[in-house]
Amino acid sequence: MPELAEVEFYRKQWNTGVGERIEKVHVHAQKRIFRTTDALLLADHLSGKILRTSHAHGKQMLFGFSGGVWIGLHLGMSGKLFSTVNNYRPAKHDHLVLFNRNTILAFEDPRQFGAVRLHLGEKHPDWWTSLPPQLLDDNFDINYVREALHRRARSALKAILLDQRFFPGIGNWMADEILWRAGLHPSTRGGKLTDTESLSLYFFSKQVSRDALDVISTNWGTPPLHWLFSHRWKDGGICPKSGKPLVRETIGGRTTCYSPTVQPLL
DNA sequence: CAACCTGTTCGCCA
DNA sequence: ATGGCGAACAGGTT
Repeated sequence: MPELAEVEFYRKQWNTGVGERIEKVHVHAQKRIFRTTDALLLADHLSGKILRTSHAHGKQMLFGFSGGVWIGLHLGMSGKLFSTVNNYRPAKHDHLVLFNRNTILAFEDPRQFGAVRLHLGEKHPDWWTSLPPQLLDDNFDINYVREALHRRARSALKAILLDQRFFPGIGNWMADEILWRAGLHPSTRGGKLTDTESLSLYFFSKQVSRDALDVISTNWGTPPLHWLFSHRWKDGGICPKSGKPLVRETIGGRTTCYSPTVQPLL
């Protein structure tokens, strides 16, 4: 599930553990989320540490612990973070569970496309500090979007929006929502956009990010019916703008939903 | 049973 | 050399 706002929602689920000492660590060391990390080493470093900080950046998360221990998490396709009572018995897909005095913090991920990494040091890891600007940063401006469109001039807009090097946090549903609001066909090549259309892509990228965070990141509310989101997975879904049927096809390697009359191909 | 999935990376090919 | 595309990853859901 997780895109920008869902990642932020899950990040907060571990807030109950801030300031708490980790008394025990449970890992499924052989699982794929540990493919780039030694799970037992990670568990060893986390034991006895105190969770201090957490951040989300696009789909990436970073948790900072006492003693210069950092954990990077990516939720992949099916990852979730949650917190519950301390006598919880870890389930089949709870691959990383931190036990505090009264609560536990868990990372569950059935499909294991997510990832965990360990960093030791006083500063944030390099991979974190070198991430591209967040969509709601001032640095993510119209010139930045124009540059992205220029660099991927021959790619479909859908593929460009999904490129985490340029649009960190955008996933499948947000990309479709942005293009629909901007009135741009997902197959349009990046290099074809006029200045006005580039501005529209920029504007709605920020707007959809804000809207998604407003609705999802705190209480995981239901998105309103006037968003494409509410119609895009239903067979026979109707476009809330045109009243005509939505279309689904594979664009940029992903199932894409759009409204042909609202989003003409350039 | 088969198809599909809110993500990323790899190898192949142009 | 770059860049796009399909496959692969692994399990759940429809």
